[in-house]
Amino acid sequence: MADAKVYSVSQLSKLAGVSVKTLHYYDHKGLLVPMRQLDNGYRTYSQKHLVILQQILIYRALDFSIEAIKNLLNAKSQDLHQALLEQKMMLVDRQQSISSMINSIEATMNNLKAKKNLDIFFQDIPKDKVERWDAMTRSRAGEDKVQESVQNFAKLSEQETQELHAESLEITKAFAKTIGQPIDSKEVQELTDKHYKSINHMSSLLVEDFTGISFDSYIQMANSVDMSEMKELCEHYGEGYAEHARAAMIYYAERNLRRNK
Amino acid sequence: MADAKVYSVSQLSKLAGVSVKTLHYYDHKGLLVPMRQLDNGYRTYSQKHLVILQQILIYRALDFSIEAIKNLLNAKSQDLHQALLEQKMMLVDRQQSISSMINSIEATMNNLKAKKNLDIFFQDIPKDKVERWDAMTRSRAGEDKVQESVQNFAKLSEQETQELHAESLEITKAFAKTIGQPIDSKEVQELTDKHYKSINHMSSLLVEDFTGISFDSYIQMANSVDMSEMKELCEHYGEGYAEHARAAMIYYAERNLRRNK
DNA sequence: TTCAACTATGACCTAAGGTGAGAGTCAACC
DNA sequence: GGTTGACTCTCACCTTAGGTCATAGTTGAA
Repeated sequence: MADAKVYSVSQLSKLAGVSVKTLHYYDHKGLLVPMRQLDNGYRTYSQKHLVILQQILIYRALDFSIEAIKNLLNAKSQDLHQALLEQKMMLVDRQQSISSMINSIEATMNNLKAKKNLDIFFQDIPKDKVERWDAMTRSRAGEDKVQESVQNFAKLSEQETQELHAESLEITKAFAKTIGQPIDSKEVQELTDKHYKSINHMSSLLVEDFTGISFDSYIQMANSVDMSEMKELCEHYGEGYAEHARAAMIYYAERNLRRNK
Repeated sequence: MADAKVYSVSQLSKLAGVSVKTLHYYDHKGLLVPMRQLDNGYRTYSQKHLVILQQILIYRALDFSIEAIKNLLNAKSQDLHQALLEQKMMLVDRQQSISSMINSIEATMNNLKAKKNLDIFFQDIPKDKVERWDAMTRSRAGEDKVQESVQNFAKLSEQETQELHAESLEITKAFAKTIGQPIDSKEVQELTDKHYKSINHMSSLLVEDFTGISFDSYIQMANSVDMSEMKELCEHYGEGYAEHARAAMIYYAERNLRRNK
């Protein structure tokens, strides 16, 4: 009888690696009720209590609730099996919902990066003009289409974006200076060629399996430049920019089409 | 000015799909504070509130705390990026811990099944004897080894286990009846042969890449039968069973060894 | 006027303990 | 015997993100 080891709260807490308060709580909840043999009201735990506590901690680590653990400790193997199965299913559900949260976060971060890169592109154009153009594009092309092409900009690093923007700005500014010159002049056509190659370069970075912009597409693009809010955007670099650019681009594309025939 | 739409609590709650109490709570917490323009003290929400609320709900779905959301709503894109990154890392951690919980549950269920099958095997032997033998084996072979071979029994279905047990019990009982007979008698050797084939069959189900029990191993097995608690287990089927079995098994194995030479 | 529907606040509840207060207990040391 | 430090007890309040209930005031319609 002398070998019946008993533990005090703090002894058991150290042994099992839980706080004293946790033991109080388990007592309170009827999960692990100690003896109270001493007349000072102190809790005393036996070796058996230790074993049960360890079992409790295993279930706790498996994310069972206190109430569930209480049932599990008295459960038959069949109920136990069922409970484990249910808990596993719950955990699998949670895993899936966490997975989709992670996906959402990644999408959000992607979006954030894309928008940052777009800001770099439009940094030198007044915000109100950009906003008008943005709203127009969204309503004309549809949210989904816009969303999709915005996402493409997430593929670029900040450095790449800066470089692309610098390249494009350089061409645009040089082109603005040629407003008034004949569109078939050597300088204008050389700049148009630069522009064509530049947007090809950019598209190759943005679009997967990019195969090149056809001259027909380039003509379409040229025509769209003259559209209301788009025009306003272009005119920021000089009055008459939109028309000048449109004409130069079409001349460039048609000449190349003839040449290739 | 007349087009400035406002919503009451319940209108907003229906629009956004949250409870009125949630809106009260967000007000209380300073997350979404409505206007109180009417002198009846009623909350009124504007269109802007609706937009913010939707943003809040997105963050809530991503498992951000209220306090974190409050910061996010005022955050710059850099902070936002950082917060999203941290949240993602937290979720990845959680995912991992849930994964390991699921693994633990599967291991526990496996263990449960193994023990159930073992119970079927030992069902006709008094529990105290089984427990003594079990304790002995654990201390002699080590917990890990025992655990490993216990796990093997999880591979069996209940039906298979029943069948294997029936087969083994039949042989054992028949063999018990031959106690006293000479070990080189035809009946004893035929039963021994059955036993040899039976444990080969069983092992093939339990052990991966099983290649058969050698006659040398069979002799080792025979000798181990005479060990204290193991002996007690065997003697349950009849006095002198252990020695009789051991002699018969060794005779069987040695004769086969000679024959194969 | 009366009724239903809507709104407000406040108090208490959840799970699994954490934290602190105030008081009693124990063993050792002086 | 007194003191000190280490333990122990219970009680009450705190945490998250709201839910539930009670009580009371307000509004619009019949």
